[in-house]
Amino acid sequence: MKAAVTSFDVARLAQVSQSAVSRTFTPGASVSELTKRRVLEAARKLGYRPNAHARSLITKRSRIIGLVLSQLENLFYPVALEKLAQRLQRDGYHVLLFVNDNANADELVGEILQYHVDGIVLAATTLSSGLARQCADASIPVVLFNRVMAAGSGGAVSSVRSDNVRGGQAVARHLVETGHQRIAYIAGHEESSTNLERERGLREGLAQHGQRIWARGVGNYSHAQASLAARELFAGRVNKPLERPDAVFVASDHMAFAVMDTLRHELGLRVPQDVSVVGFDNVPQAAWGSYLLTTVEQPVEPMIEATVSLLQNYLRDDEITPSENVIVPVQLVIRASSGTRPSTPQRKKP
Amino acid sequence: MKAAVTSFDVARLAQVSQSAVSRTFTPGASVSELTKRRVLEAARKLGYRPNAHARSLITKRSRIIGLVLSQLENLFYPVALEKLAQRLQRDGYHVLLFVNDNANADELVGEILQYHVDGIVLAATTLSSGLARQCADASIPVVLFNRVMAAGSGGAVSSVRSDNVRGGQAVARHLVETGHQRIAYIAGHEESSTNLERERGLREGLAQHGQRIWARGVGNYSHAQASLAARELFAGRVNKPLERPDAVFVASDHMAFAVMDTLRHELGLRVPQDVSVVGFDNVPQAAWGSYLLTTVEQPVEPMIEATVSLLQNYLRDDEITPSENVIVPVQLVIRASSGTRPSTPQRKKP
DNA sequence: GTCAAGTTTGAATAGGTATGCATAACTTGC
DNA sequence: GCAAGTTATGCATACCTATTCAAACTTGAC
Repeated sequence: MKAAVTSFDVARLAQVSQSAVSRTFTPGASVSELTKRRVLEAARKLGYRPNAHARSLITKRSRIIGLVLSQLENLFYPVALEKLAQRLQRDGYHVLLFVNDNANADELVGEILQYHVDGIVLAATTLSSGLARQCADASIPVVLFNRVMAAGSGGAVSSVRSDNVRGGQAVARHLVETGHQRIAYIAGHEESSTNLERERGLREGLAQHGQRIWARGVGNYSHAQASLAARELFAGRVNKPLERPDAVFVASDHMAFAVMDTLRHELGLRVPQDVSVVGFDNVPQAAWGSYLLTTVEQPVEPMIEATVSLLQNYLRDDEITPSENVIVPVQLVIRASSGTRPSTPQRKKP
Repeated sequence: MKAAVTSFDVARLAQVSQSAVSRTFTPGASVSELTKRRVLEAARKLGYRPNAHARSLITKRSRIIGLVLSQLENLFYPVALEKLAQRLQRDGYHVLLFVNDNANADELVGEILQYHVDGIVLAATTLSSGLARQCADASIPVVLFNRVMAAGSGGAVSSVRSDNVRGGQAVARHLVETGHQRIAYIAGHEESSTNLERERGLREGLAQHGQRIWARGVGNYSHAQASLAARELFAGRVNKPLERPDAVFVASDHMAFAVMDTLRHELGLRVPQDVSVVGFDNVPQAAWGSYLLTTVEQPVEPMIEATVSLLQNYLRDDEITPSENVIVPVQLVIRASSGTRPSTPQRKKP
């Protein structure tokens, strides 16, 4: 085990003080061109890099952002993760990753705190109010990504999410305008804010046209459970066109794929001729030939941009930062999985 | 900005020395039950957590593993990432994540080194031999995940991969035994070890039955490019059954989905009746109703287990560790995307 | 050549923890 | 009750860098 090369080693080789070495690697510090060159030369020879731990110990800035994730199978999250990591890398920040399987987010955030991260991003997870306060005490900004905290949970936690309510409304309008009469909803996690808001949007949108949610299932954002929910929704009514839903709005694309596959390949129904399906997220797969899923786009780039901006505002001001809730507008992307419902249930559309 | 609470604060409140506080949080250190209780009580009151940076500064162990990733759209990687992060969390390690878009792995590893990570995992990326040596100098173990370094690149870099050659061979046998005569291959990145090995396996397997690769395209592990490759492979020959491939082996599931969609929804060919399609990876989507893709399973759990084991062996021995290349056995998973090729090209099979 | 203002430099210190060493407290066996 | 052995404790130090402060140096105008 070779001893690590320190700034003193570099200083000795370059015939300068350790301070000079430090200043060479500190942007904006006062060093002459000459010594800078000599230091860099010596550093290159020795393979020296400043020790990030020692540095953050003294600067009290780790340039690390803690990120808590789950549901990696739903492509929305990997794609967002990729964008976030790249965006932060550009600014010299790095992502310390935590995966939470069973909602033990509190425990994880505890571990995160040890690293004195400069910020925390929680995706698909919330935080107990106790821990939220603890983060505030340590003046570590917390941003919920694609989630919002239940009102009154306390703690100065910001959030970034898309306009789930408007999204749900847009779906309602689209389905009603294309002649659907029996619109079903398959929920994600019942208590999650995304699910509540999307369902509310759908309900409100339908109400404007004198309709209501005709049937309902729960998929908990899981592929398998969504399949199950679809099966139950159509159980015993596959051959009775007027007794089954003519459209299904699914709370996420990931579940919508399961629903489409179940309808088509298990129940023998055609999408969109027999049943229209609409999702939420617009993950890359939604554009694939097998699905061509009509869906509400959650614009990842703006959401990431908002997240980073929230974090950095905080880092700049440092002192006081009120919690802020950013809502990014959404857009309905109409593809082939939803069509005009034919009056004669048997006619086929090319 | 509240001042961070340190071990001295806890010590004062608990009426003990700073050493006692430290020992309380160091497993296996010598502390009496009584003082331990008092320290923990005080720590709880103050919300104290050991500062990971100070700790790793002195122990020379950061308990951080650097991970370089790309191709997050290919579900194989997010799923592996999830498993790896969880596995490491169990042992008290954490993942510092780096996303490399344009193969700039070297630069990224440079940044990683600043954090004095205990190990580096490179997925879908290789390392220049210079940087590999630098990691060896700093005695940081490097494990290539799902890749192997070109022979003679120097540096003590270990690797974990599945048995790509045997996988390719199994596909060849399967396709030949089910009567296929014109087997095409769609490659990933031409120079990547995964691609080279899978193609070699296919070639060797076909040779054993007196066949060879009938046609070939390149998809560079990208969805769009795989689509393009499929289109080119069948261009002008869609209606000439004997002049087009009767089977396509695609170097990854992610590309195979693109190929299937292109064949079915763009070229109007049936899978598997007109063309069989086989992939590689067995990502979750391969089991979905729209695809039911025959594929070679890369067993993620064993691969992760091997990766972690390599890292930990190194951490234990510390001094010398020869680079080691682990190959995990694979298994062909036969689903509906590949079938017996009918002698009369027109007959349909249920 | 002198002086003021500005720029570079090095010595010393802080930041929060783990640990070697020496001492103190306690246990055990008689 | 005491020696020997064991365990618990505290002091002081090291880990590696950024930064303050004062000293040394440079520059430019007079």
